[in-house]
Amino acid sequence: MKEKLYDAYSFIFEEELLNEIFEVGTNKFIPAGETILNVEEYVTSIPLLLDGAIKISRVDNDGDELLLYFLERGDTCAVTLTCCLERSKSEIKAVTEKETRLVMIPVEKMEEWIIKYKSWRTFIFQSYNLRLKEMLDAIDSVAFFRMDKRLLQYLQDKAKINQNETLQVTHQEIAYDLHTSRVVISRLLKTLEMDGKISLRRNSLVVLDL
Amino acid sequence: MKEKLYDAYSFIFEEELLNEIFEVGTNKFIPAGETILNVEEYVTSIPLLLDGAIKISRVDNDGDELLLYFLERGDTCAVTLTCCLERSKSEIKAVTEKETRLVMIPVEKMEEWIIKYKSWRTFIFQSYNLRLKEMLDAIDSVAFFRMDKRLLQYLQDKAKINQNETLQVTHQEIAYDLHTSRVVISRLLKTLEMDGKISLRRNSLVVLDL
DNA sequence: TTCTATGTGTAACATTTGTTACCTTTTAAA
DNA sequence: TTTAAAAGGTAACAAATGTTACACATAGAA
Repeated sequence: MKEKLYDAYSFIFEEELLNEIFEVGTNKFIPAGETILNVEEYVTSIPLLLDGAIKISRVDNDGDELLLYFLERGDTCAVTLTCCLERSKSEIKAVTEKETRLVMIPVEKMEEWIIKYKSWRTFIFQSYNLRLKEMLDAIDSVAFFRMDKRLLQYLQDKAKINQNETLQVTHQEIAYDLHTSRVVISRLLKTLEMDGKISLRRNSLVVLDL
Repeated sequence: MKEKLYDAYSFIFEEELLNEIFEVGTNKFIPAGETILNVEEYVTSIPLLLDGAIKISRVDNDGDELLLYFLERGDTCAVTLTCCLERSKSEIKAVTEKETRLVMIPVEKMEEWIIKYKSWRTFIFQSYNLRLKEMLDAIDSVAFFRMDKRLLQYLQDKAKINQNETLQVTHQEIAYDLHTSRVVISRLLKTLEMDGKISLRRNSLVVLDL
């Protein structure tokens, strides 16, 4: 774990802080496709991603879903920070997009390190800032773009995150992420294929226009 | 100004911090309806609202707008914090909803106070958390609700912010805030009136269902 | 008063998205 | 091998939203 931690964070944190993280952090390894946090659950520690990717989705009271953004190596989740600090229930869902390695930091350390380490302070603020920007992007997507554009953007993002132009995904799964119906996705995927932007398989598709 | 500052912040900040704010802060008074920050502009100080209300909207490259949330007494703007800290251009627009009194804090003080005052730390984190929540609400609104529901919610929010069930607003202005067309708003307002939820005038309307 | 800009009402139609239904194909379990 | 479940294709239609066009009302300027 120490090696992975250094890989992902030695450019950001000083030696002393890295050691503290190594001491108090709990190492976790999670296979792909697992729900690591669901709505209405409580969180008491902050994840630092060492490797992999996590999909963060908004879930409303009726169970309606919408993909917000992905977390990657070197990221932490600002919405989780919110939940930790306010001891409130989660309003989002986190699912591993790939197999993921992370370190969980107890929330008490968060405040302590804010005072102690400038680099931690910077990291936390940058995280908030980055998440706010991702939220704005999510808002742009639903508010300003139509489904065909959102879909292509989604496929391109997903290919990038997975570092693979072939996506193992069903039409229904895409529909959940974009908050629409399977039929709509099938229809639009077909036109994307006819435009030469993607190539369709069963249970997977290839993004040609990256 | 000192009185207003104490009114709005003495429950949150300690005496010493209040004095510092009073020393380094610039007092500003802005009439209603003024654009105090536009997209592509730079920000170098953080606003603390003493009184009034500010409307924060997302604006994309094509000039499309969408209302995100309102700031009120005791609030600060997390997106502005982002811009300050990263020295990046604003991606939002801020317009005074009412006449507004605020104190501008130079961004350097922000980091200084984070270490010095626990209450400031708490305030900044609460601001980020509150803004993230408001963003989620904005996403819910556009992603999960249809225009009729969004419209009614908008009118109710606006009445609450203005502490007045009579809103001085044109259909076109509402259309900009909700990112739709004037015709759509006129149509939906008419059905809201027929349902007894509002009453329509020229240049204004009354929200009956608060 | 007349003129003009702005605000509002509404019809008619286009487009986008959502829904239902039913079919075929593929995969994997029995 | 048979069968059931899951995935995907597509037609037909419904609903929501967007667009264009035009009529009329009102307020304020000339």
